[in-house]
Formats: sequence, C-alpha cells, structure tokens
Amino acid sequence: MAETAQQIADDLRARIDSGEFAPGDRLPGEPALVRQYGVAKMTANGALKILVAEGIAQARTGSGTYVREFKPIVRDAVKRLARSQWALGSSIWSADVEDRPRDVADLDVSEIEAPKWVARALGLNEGATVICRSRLYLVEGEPVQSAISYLSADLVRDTQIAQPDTGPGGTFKRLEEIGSAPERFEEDLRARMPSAEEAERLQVPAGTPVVEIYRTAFTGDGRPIEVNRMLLDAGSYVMRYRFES
Amino acid sequence: MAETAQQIADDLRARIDSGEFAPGDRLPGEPALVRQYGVAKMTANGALKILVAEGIAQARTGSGTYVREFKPIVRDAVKRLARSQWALGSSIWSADVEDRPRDVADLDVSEIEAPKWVARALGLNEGATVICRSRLYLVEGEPVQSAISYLSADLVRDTQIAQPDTGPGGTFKRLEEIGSAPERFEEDLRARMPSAEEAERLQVPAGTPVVEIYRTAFTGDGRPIEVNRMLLDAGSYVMRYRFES
DNA sequence: AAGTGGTCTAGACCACATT
DNA sequence: ATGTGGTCTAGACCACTTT
Repeated sequence: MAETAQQIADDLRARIDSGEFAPGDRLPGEPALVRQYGVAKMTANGALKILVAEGIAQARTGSGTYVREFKPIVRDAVKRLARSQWALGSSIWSADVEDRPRDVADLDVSEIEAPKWVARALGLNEGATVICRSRLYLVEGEPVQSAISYLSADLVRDTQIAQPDTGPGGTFKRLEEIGSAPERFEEDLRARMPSAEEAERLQVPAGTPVVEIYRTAFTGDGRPIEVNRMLLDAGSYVMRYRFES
Repeated sequence: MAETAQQIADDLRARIDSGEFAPGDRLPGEPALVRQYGVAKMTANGALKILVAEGIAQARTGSGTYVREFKPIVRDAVKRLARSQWALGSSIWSADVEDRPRDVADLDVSEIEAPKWVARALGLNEGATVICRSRLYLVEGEPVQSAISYLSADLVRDTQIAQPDTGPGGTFKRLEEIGSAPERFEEDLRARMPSAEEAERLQVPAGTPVVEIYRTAFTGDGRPIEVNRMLLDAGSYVMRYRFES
C-alpha cells in the first residue's frame, strides 16, 4: 500500500500487457485506485496520466480511462512497385482495410511570399512568390493528416494548380502538361510531440506523437518542383517504403 | 495572476517561440513562476511538466528546466542513389555533421525459436529457429538506436553471421556469398511513445517519441531473408527516403 | 548551505457523462 | 443524482546540483 504514481502505473501497465485489460477495456478509476493502493486522489490521477502520456490509455472525462487500440492506415510512399514483386505476409502491423471512408476538408489555395525554407528547397530567390495548397485529410470523419504544398507561382500561376480543383489527375498531371513532370522524390521524416495547435487541428489524443514529413519532388533533370509539408497523426499511420539494391 | 498550469505553459511556449528563450537557455524555475503568476508550487511544476512532455524543454533536477535543441542525425535509407543526381540545398533540417564518433554496444548473438511475427515475415514454419543479432548504437556515447535482426538459423547457422564478428562487409556480404544477397527492402515505420524500459535503454528524455522500424530484406527472387526491428530515438534522427516515378 | 525539480497528501471545486 | 476525470491549493519531504 501507499505506492507511488509511477509504481501504480507500472502495475497497471503490466496488467494490460498480461491481457487482464484488453484494448478498449476500462481501467480502474481514480476512486478505485485510491481504495486499492491507499493513496491520495491526485496520485491516482497521476498514475492514469502516466499511461495516457505513454499513449497506452485514453481518458474520457466523465466516463473513465480506457486501454487504447492501434489500427493504422498504411501510407505506402512507393506505390509504383507492384506489390506482387514482393513476398506476401511480410506486413508487421495488421493493416486496416483500405476502404474506410476518406474525405478532404479545409481546402485552401493562396499565393504568398515563399518562406525561407521553401525558397531554399525549391531553389527560388528570396522574396519569390509561391502557390500554396493546404488541406486536411479525414478518415471516417476524423482528421488524420494535414498537408500544405508549395510550388513556384511563376511556374503554375496560370494552370489549374492555382485553382481549388486541379482537375483529373491532379497537380502532378498538370505539372506533366507543362513539361515539369515530377519523377524523383525525397522525403524527410521526423517524429515529435505536437504543439497545442497541431494537437487541436489533428485531434490527436494526449500521448500521441505526430510525424512531420517534408517531401520534395524533382523533375527528371533534377529541378525541385514542389515541396509538401505533411503532418500525420502517428496513432493512425504506418509509413511504408520500398527500395532496391 | 492565478493562472492555470496550461496557461503558464502557453505563455512560456510563446516566449520561447518569440526568441526570448533560445535553445539551451534556462527557463524560469518553479519558485519564480510561483512569484510571477501567484500559483502554488505544484501548479508551477505542472506548467514546466507540460513543456517537458511536449519535448520543448528538458528538466535537469537540481539545476533547472532548459529549452531543448534538435540536432538530428540523417538516416538515409537509400544511399545507393548518388546524392549528385539530386538538387542541392533541399534539406529541410540542418543536418548534423556525419563525423560524430559512433559506437556499438551490447552486441549479442543468439539462436532462438522464431517469434510468431518473425516466422510470418520470413515465411518460416511455426517453431523454426532463427539467429538473432541485437545491438545498441551510440553517437557521442549516447544511445540513439537499438536494433535486432533475425535470420533463418538453417540458412546462416554455419556462416560468420552466427558469430559476433560477421567479418568484412558484414551480414549482407556473407548472405551474398551463400547466394542470398538482399536486393529489395521494405521498411515499415511507426512513431509512438516509448515504454519505460525503452526509454531507459535509449536514454530518451521525457516527451520524446521513438520510431519503430521493421525492415524486411528480400533476395532478387523475392525470398524474405532478414527482418530487422529498429528502435530510434526520435529526438536524434531524421529519416530520409528517396524514390522515383 | 541554498536552490532546484520531483512527488505526495488531504481537501476542494469544476465540467462532463452516465444512469 | 452520482460518478468520472481535471485541476488547484498549501504545505511537506526528498534527492540532487550548484555555489
């Protein structure tokens, strides 16, 4: 009795790992922990907070604290390589069905002065303007990713890329039509905790990191043509890459 | 006066973003916050804890709470594509010098019964045995990544792969010598908060996620030959991928 | 010795959800 | 109406680091 918050959390974690509490199950609440371990309410609260911060549990005010589940969407960055070339059953995480209802929200197109890092990534002069297209992706009504892409305004201002609806085939098809088809891509990924605004926008529960991806698209002759900054809810995604040699 | 912990944290975060506190700087301590905002010590502690949990700050007991820095190592998964083919200056994050002293620790080789997910990934029967090689990578003496790779024991038991020192060229060279050169790779990435043991092993500060990578290596004819589970300190890495089409 | 973060108690109030 | 998590207070003790 009279344990510390960390010890209570360790105990609960062990009981979760043992299968005593399955994903979706409700954990003992604060009053129960106060009784069972003989601690103050705030200590019990602290124990549950530790599990929430670890992403193991999820608190629902007024209801209880529940064991969290992980059903990722597989984000396959290199789709062109036919899956058949690869061995079967190699997936580590049980991929979610790809048929979940998807949606796009907050679509916005604007022309702005290029931020420094964008100018650098696109090889533009200081003060050049870019078309930026931002959007929010939803799966089953829940936001899972935000994206904002930047293209040289001089290059695409007069194309459909500067319009909310880019038309059939999208941005890349339009780029191809003006002789700037993207052929090579580079993605830089970083994982970190979200800021308060990011957590709000993506509706990520506490204890869930985000994955920040910067994708630069290059033409066949090596010109950077687009930069796309994506922010993914790490609790909703598995990123997949395939490469050779 | 009499603000909430979240509000104090928001205030401090804004002051960090504004540049008032630079990376490495010491933030106002608990007593200072108690005075300035007129709150209880525990509330001041809570405010600093929020910043630490967000990975923005780092607490050093007995000394103070400091603004954190991000100097990543670039982990380039696809090194074969010559960098020269690509445009320059496209890097988003200021990459750290690649010349920092690296080290490997806790090298361990053993033969075990394949865990279920390993058997599935390698296409082995239930109960097959695998050679597993685990190691811990250090940079400047700090652990940044743990890795454990699995290979069919029947295939590599009699090679140097089953020895602590795999010899010149390493595991892949030895595989090539037995006609099983890895040619294709698949990496599945996921970001999440570390468990207590993982945080301990990688020495990650609170508020830092880890990146879990499962890499499967395939031979030219599509046989899975190795699975490697890596765990990276997200505060130390940027993952880079390049691909075409 | 003084200052720092870390943690706990015991009691209080709030907003919210479930019954 | 009751139970839940969320948060704050005021005071206490500890381990650690800095001076």
